[in-house]
Amino acid sequence: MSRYNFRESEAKWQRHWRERRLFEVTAEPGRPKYYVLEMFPYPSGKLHVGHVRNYTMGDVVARYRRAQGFNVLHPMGWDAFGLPAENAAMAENSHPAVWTHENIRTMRAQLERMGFAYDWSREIATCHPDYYRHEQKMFLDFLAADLAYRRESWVNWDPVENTVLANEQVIDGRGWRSGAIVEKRLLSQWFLRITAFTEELLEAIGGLERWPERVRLMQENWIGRSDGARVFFTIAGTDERIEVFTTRQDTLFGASFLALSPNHPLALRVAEKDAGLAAFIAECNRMGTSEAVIEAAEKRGYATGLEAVHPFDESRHVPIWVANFVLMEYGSGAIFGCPAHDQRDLEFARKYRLPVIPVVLPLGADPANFAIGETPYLDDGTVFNSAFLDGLSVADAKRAAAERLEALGRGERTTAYRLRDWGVSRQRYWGCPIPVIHCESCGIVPVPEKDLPVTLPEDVDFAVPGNPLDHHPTWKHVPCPRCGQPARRETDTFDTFFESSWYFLRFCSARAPTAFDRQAVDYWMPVDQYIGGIEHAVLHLLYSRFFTRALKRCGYLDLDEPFAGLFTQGMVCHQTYQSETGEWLFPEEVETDGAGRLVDAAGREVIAGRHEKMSKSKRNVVGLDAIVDTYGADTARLYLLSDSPPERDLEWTETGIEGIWRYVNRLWRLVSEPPATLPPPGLPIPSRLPAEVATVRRTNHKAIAAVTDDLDKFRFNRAVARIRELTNALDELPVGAPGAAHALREGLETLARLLGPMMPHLAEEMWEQLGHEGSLAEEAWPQSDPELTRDEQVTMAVQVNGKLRATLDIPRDTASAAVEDAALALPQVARWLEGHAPRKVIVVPNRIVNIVA
RNA sequence: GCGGACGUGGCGAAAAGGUAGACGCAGCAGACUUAAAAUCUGCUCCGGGCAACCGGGUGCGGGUUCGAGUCCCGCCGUCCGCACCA
Repeated sequence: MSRYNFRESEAKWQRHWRERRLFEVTAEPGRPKYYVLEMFPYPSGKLHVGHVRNYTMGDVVARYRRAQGFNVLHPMGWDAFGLPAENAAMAENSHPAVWTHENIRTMRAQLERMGFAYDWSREIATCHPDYYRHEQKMFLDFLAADLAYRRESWVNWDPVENTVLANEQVIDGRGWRSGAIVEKRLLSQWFLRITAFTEELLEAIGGLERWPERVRLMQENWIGRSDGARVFFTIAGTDERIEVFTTRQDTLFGASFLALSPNHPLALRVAEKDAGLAAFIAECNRMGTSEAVIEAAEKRGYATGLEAVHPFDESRHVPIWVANFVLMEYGSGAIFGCPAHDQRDLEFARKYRLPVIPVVLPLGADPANFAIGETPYLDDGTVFNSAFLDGLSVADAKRAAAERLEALGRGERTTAYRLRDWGVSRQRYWGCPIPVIHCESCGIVPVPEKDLPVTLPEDVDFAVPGNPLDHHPTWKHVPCPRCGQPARRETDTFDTFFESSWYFLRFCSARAPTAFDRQAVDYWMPVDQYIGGIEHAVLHLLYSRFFTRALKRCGYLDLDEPFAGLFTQGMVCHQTYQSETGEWLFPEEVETDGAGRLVDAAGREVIAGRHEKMSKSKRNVVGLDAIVDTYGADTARLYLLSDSPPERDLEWTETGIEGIWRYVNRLWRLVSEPPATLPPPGLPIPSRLPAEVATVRRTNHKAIAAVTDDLDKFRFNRAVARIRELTNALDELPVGAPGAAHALREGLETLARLLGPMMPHLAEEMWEQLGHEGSLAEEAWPQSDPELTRDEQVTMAVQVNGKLRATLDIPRDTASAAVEDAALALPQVARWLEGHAPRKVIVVPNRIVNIVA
């Protein structure tokens, strides 16, 4: 009994594809294209099976579309800038570039072993000046188009690392690496004006039909549109106005205070003369931004002593407070408080004994007895206690109040968004230098295009905390391009999301001297199928959508949406194991002893934990190399496709992969030692076949139709099940029957073709065994013959009162009346009718008969 | 708090409103073998029955329908995203 020699076969076919450059493509205007892209990896060290699941799905799509005749672009590259390289450099006393390139080498070799159909001639690494020089140019164009700007902004500052931290890097108020308490600091930073496209980005989500609903919702929430009004309150005794944003202008008569953010300009001004307020503001700024801190934080405020004049009633004054729960970044940094109809305002009012004035009456409630207790009233009702708004519904009152504000010049309707401009400055070395120069006399001067790229210096020292570019002895000192006086370079680098916001464009013409060749982009873009993790649902995908629009505005291309189709795949999980002392164990360190208990190598008991996403820290990872060494790439690929729907998490199990390995060998035996002598390829199949053989042919053609449909809809697990059904059917073929050998050949060829995108090496090997010349990768996708998928005989379910009582084998498309007669004639049916005539009979052709007694 | 997704055998799962559990994993029994591995065959939702068969069954409670895992209403649970967002 022979075993499939995947080692030999996989190397052989990989060589075959490489030598013939089968997957290198060029734009062919007029020929239908298909651009398949998997989110490119950060070269962190080694590929894990989670990566491979992602790339396998992409490879199935790429090979399938190719077989369908599309000109398929399927590239791969490296998102190569980022903090881990710097951390590794510090830890290993190496250089980020060295570490990164080593990882790329390792990971590329791993990808090659998997047999993915990439056009390697388009490989890119974003840390290469040939890549990042183009984004420096883009930045200068954005600057000229007012899509990039510099401003002071509050940032999370790690005082030990001497750098800005992203919100995600602040854990419980501390730096994720240093553990130092994070401070808020006002820092001058570069921003990209994503808010110039807010409404466009929001509106266009509706057109992203081939995106998961979930991702579209997440982006909508992230942009966070809310319609309301800005309202101007005058500070009593002055002409000065305070602007407030609200969505509830209908409740203005319920206002009992104004609250300013601690960083509101007015608050800061008052604090100059009010030491108590200054101390309060300082305390607010020290407070962490983490979820836990906010959850536990009490509403706290400080009365400024100032009062504001009510816009609808000048005789009414409300106190102005500074409150810790008002965000400077949202709306105008100031709110009016209506405790009766807002949870936070109510908490605040109760604490500081401010009035609670209900102005919306629930339907049917008695205005004389209605009072607010523990909870505010948030639903619709009738407005009261509100002068000209009395009697209106909430919606009508919103409109009426807004109109009155506009007429009085004390406010106007407006829309606020949660989305903020994208801060791109990082005080880091291993990133793309921001191409500007700071000059004492000329201010900010863009680096002239002829001086691009601004490259990173190689001789850097990571021993000193902070930004190595900043403390490099010479790098930042340059003459001002405008006046020639000594000036200094910007030492911040771009956020690494900058690189991933346009790499899909670079792939269209990866060696172009410009960022990309316009004709190549016009041909290949948009990406037809993008595949990646849900963790990028917002940031990367939103930034890329923005970038595409910004580049369009700067004349680079004519495209709004970069990704026509998006698929977010689930994670790969594995059971976790812990020793009795709580240390995490690798799966290969765990064995089963004679009594069936889990033990480690030394026989100590092991505790099996939850099934979780594979992570290095919990050691529940399986090494890709070990899997491929033991079972081969095809087995790993099929397992990743077969066990769970692709959008759901996949549980990696040893027994699961072994099951696939058994199947691989079964396929191999079926072609290398077929149960009947196969006729040579290309012979027509006899048209008259015994029923058992005809059935197998039907299964064959049904499998083609079903697998085609499943691949179109990303249902890989079902496609695998259909292919296995066909395999089972071929095993049951009566080999001695007339035409059986022909049907067997047809079935085996179908298996090879359908498996081609999933297990390309084995499929090629099968194809060759079946006597074909050349590569299966160049064969067309099989067509199912509709005539051959139709059953002649159907089994119909027969129900009495909705319960299954019998089945009926009957020729397909038998007339309903005849079906009814046949069903009523069944003894099982007669028994349940007990001699009564049926009241009603429903016949669904070829499916079911339901007899209502 | 707001928004969303999902609840089906021992496990991963499948079912255009039409025979629930395809396909696989694990398990049990058997064949081959001196033996094991590999391979092959059969069984495997629950309860009752020697059996044909009968009853029950898709988180819980209702509803629509000839017919509901699927549609509608109300609960319960799990997971995810956002969150002092005014």
